[in-house]
Amino acid sequence: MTSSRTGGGRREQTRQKLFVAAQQLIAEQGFSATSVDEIAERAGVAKGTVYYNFKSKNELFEELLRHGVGLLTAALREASAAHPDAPIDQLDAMIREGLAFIEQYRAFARLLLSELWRTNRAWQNTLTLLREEAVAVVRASLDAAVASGELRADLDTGLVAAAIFGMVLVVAVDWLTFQPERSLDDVHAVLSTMVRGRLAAE
Amino acid sequence: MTSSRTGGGRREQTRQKLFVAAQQLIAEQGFSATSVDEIAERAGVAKGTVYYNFKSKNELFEELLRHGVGLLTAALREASAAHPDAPIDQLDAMIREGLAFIEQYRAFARLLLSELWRTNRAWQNTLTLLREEAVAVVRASLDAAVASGELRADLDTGLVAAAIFGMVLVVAVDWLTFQPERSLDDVHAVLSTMVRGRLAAE
DNA sequence: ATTTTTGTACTGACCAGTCAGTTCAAAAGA
DNA sequence: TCTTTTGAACTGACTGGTCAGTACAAAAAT
Repeated sequence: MTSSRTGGGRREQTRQKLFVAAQQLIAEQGFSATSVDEIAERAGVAKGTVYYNFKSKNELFEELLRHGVGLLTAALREASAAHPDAPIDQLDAMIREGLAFIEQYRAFARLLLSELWRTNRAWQNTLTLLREEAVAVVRASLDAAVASGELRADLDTGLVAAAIFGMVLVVAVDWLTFQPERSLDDVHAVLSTMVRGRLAAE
Repeated sequence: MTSSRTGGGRREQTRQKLFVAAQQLIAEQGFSATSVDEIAERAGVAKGTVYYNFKSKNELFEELLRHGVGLLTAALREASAAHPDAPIDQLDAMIREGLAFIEQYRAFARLLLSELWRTNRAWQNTLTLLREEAVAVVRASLDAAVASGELRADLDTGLVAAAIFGMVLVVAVDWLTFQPERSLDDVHAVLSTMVRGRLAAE
């Protein structure tokens, strides 16, 4: 799986190990409280290697953010594409996919939640763009659902998309942190119900 | 207003100034990235004063959390009490009150969002208890709404309460960060609609 | 042969927490 | 009334330690 021409596989492996280590430590302690020495140690790598692969601690973190959000948006787009002509099912599938992603990459989700709404940090611009990208995927389905008459026409889809994105993120992290005994299906059912508008008694 | 026997008023003022300064800086930069020197400077106070009033940087932050969450839960309880026999209206009022609180104390809300789901930090226990308190207020209304038949009986009120709490927090902060031109009423309308189950077309 | 990693040592900046000393308003004493 | 004392509140220089980033020669992998 790594024997191609330029031999870049080894380096990529090292970068992955560093991503995983940084992810865990920053989710636990926060960015500033996590030292480069710690990251290197947890990744089983020398400190010099960190600086051979990344320009700085900041850049390591920014690339980690791009990498993670890239995976997430790809997963959302895929879930959405699985239901071409049923916008509401798209939303449902994206919620499920979002929950599954967060379950798999808990540390990343926690760190995203901690950093996404912070101001005045070096990576704020990067993060804002990434958020835009993810929210746009959700919004597209909402717009389609409005167009097809499945959702009320007076909805502010930008606001609702941001709300759904944030809600899924925060509820999933809360679930994994404080109520890990719940199943993904339980959590999905609640969120799906809210989005479908079936909280009220029938 | 501050001339009573022991003269404790001055100290309280200093503590308030420190709370405000710490709140702003930690919301912007995070706890670890914020130095005690910075907090003291922004509060217009010498560094020694911080340590005269608080045992440590950690304790200053923990007391700040307790103080802020105390205000929030008090506001929620009050909103809830304003509609004694209408659980759904209680929820609605709490959402509005939550949004208003966050609008007023943006910095605190951001910091809460950043720290609430972090693991392995010194103040985790404090924060978990505070979260429990706030979620319990929401849950009480949900339980009442289920009992009165206004919400479906098969709802997991604990999960839904956590979801609503988290959703309001994250949507409010997202609103103030990325779409500040919206009005509180817009945001309230979206959240209220979701909770009332009216997202779907009529 | 070239890229990548290692390990150790180093630097300069920054930072939490301490402490000896200062300020000042109010109480006690004259 | 005027002086002295008290003590809570505050100050800011200082200390011991930590950390991001650098340097580089030797080793390992490709």
